[in-house]
Amino acid sequence: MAEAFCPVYAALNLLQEKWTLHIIRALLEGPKGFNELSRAVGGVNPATLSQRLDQLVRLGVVEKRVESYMPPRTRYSLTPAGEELEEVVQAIERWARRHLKAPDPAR
Amino acid sequence: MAEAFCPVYAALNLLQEKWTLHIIRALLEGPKGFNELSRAVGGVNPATLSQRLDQLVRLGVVEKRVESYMPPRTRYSLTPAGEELEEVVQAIERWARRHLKAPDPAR
DNA sequence: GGTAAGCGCTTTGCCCGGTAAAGCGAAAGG
DNA sequence: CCTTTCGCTTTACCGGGCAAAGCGCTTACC
Repeated sequence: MAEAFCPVYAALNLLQEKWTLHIIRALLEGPKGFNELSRAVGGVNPATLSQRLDQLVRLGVVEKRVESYMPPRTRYSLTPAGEELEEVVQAIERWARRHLKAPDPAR
Repeated sequence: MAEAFCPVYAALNLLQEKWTLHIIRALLEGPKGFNELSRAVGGVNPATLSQRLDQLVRLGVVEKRVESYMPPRTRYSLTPAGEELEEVVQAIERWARRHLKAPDPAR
């Protein structure tokens, strides 16, 4: 018998996936296209981005809308559930501004 | 010329490192020894755990106290800065309980 | 006295997930 | 024309997280 499913554990696992938090933060600014999102996140590679987006769509956090195939135009936006992650991102932002300084370049 | 250091970007990078959030959550329950922490986190391998802890100590989020060498006894605890991450973890917990259900086992 | 278990890790391979780079088919702008 | 942009996919690579074993030592049990 499997051990009980813990939503918190699952959430931590989701949010610790590389780039997930960055993607959500970027989408909190508003819907974006694929490359636009990629630029907003900064440094993510398209394969990973597309994989993460699929995952987030499956989980109901992100919504993908294809507006036209040719020329390609796609919009990624947060679902209501995704929007609610703003609290999390804001908590991180507050903490970061209080506690993270530029790292000593001399190492 | 380097682009400006963004504390929020840095925080997201820190918190998306595998196991970091789990470690912090476990330490919010109180100080723990290495193996105790490992068990609380669940599934992390000791090499990774030790590396993450080093990192968190360097960043001033976690404090390591060696109480005795033999028998070995070490305590890891959150610094005040680390404690303040409770807001983040709580935001995640709230979100998780609202939005994450057990995944459909039939796929 | 033997021996098993616990402590806090480190070391040793291995393997998979994230990586850079290239590309594609169509449209739009210089 | 030629480049750029769009939204990706494909390919091949490399490093980080992985399981497993081990170490030096103490404590607990039989």
